[in-house]
Amino acid sequence: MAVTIKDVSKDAKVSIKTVSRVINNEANVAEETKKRVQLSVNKLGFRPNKSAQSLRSKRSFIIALLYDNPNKSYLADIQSGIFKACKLTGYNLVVQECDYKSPDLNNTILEFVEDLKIDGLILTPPLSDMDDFLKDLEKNQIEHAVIAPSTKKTESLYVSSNDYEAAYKLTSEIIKHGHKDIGFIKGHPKHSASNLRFNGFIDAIQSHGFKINDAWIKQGNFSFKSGFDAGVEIFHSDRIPTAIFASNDSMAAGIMKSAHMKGLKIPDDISLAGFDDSPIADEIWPALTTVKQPVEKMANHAAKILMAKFNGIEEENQSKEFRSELIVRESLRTL
Amino acid sequence: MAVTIKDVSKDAKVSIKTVSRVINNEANVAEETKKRVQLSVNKLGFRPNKSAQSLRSKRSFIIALLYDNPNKSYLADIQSGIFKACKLTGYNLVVQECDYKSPDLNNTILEFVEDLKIDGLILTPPLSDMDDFLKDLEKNQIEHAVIAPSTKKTESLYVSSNDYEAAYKLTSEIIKHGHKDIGFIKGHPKHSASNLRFNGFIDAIQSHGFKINDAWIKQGNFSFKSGFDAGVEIFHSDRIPTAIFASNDSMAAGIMKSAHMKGLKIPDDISLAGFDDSPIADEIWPALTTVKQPVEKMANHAAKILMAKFNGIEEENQSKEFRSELIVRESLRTL
DNA sequence: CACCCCATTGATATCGTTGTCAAAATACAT
DNA sequence: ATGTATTTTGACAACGATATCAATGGGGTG
Repeated sequence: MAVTIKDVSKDAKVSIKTVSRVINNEANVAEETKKRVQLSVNKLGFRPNKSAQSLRSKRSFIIALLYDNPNKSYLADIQSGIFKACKLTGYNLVVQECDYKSPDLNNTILEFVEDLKIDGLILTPPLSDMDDFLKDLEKNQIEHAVIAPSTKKTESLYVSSNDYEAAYKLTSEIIKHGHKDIGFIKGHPKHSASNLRFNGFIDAIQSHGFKINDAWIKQGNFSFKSGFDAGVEIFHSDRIPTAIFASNDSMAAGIMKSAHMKGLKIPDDISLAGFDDSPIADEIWPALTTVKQPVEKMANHAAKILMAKFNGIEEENQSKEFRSELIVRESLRTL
Repeated sequence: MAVTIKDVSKDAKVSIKTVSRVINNEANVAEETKKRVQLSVNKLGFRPNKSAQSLRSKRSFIIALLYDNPNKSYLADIQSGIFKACKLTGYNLVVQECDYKSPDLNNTILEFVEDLKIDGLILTPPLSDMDDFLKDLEKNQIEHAVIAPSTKKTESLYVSSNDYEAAYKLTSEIIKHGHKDIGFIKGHPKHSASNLRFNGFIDAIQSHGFKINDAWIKQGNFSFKSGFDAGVEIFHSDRIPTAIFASNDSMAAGIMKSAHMKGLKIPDDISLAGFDDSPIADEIWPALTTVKQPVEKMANHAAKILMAKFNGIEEENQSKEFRSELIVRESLRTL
């Protein structure tokens, strides 16, 4: 039989309530008593029964990660960042795949949270932007942190990256390499990042006094295939750009394939840039110029501020914008 | 306040124990009583309190996925397969990153399982092959299913794929394309798959009466860089093979890069094959000939048999070997 | 010295289930 | 009709923690 609080209380010659006080770090326990209890705890190897704690106190020391069909390496990075934060605080992590289009998403999640007494949620795009879902969480007082929402909500904790600026900077870098005719492939319309990246691109182009050629702006959805299709279309026209900026690396890889099939060499005939620095960016040849977001760090921070909030450590300005890093690789050449 | 078993018992005019019997599907409840209780359950929207159930019955309806630094897309696939199985049975999934080299891995996990009353574990390589860890699980009667162990253990539930045969087949396919001089890059020594794939290769080569050239066999570790380094070495020698079989796609991509840097064209100058059909296989150019394992299905099955075991549905031969599929793409040419 | 205050401590109720065991109801055999 | 076996049901304890609230004791104040 496992050691219970009762055993500890006997061993330390105090009441079970006092043991409870010590293990929960409550105030008003005499220093000496505390020490005696801790000694017994260690001696007996006592670990509180989580089910009992959860039953009585309605918290579980579990947080949940919600995601909907994300890029696989993105998911792995996010999860790893969160997990590491959990490890430090003794929390556990349960994962939940969602369908953001499902009509009973809200109920499913509310029941899930209630059933498991989940202490808090972490949301990834595109869930980060489902406002009525977020409102439901507020209404039910479910703690949550949001990763990369498109608008910075003051009610929720969030972490974001400077996608707009990064896209602006990357575009400027392309221009610095002598390019004027630049195409752009947009990301999935439901993902917040898509607009930010597009706007960064547009503004950079215009601030340099260049024109946007609509024939070179294509709608994608972050998938390889959508990039490939966009590339086929663009390369089919009589005038083609000298560089293309795709909203993520997979789509850039798609364009690369369509270029190869057209006999266009990269970067000799056309330069290319992606976004995310996903594994493929560096494993493809030529390696992609891209933007690296500190995804794992962002997720780690999200988990940290979420858990800090449970524990009452509520500082100002916990929500934070992380800075992305420009990575120039072979796929971009100087004209 | 939420609805409890007491409310249901009042509404249905039975004792709480009888309600408990109904929701747990126990025998010896009169059909009529059962119906009445179920009606009340639905009417009141009763969902049992999991903490209380867990406290009393020592099960949690939670299973855990253990992994150690896997390939990112592999993790995502595994997780997805398991999650879908959980969804069907109402189980929840918690994830746990491990360090297979850590000396207190065993204790950490045992405590984790005990604390959360985890009902069962699913292990991925390289944890699948840590025999003393598996023995510890047995000893503590912790239910578990193992994904892709190198030897089929009769004590544990497992799912595996036919890596040996698939590697044999892929090698034969390369040979069929007219290749005789074939290099091979081994995978991470701690992963069961590495040996299986290597042996499949060796046996196929020898059964065709060809010789192995040791200079073309390199040790890798499944990383892009290890593939790249191996490629550099191989292409540095005076005689180079006409085809190289890498134990996974990332390493194949690494070789591809080293080939490009040497000015070798793929597949014109050298053919290439990988393994896993990871996203990069189809997104790189030229697309990789590879072997696709039904990873998600395997994980799904592992979760299913694990949960079936809890519920006493213990059939024969639940453990299962899945068949991989050969995918021939552009990177392999006929000599 | 009497009084009050506040820090410390403990006895006991409580959370919402399942487990035990005996009682009640029913079926079956004689 | 009676006794026995079997099914069905319920009263209450138990799981192991936290919450409530009152009791205790030492220190300060007048």
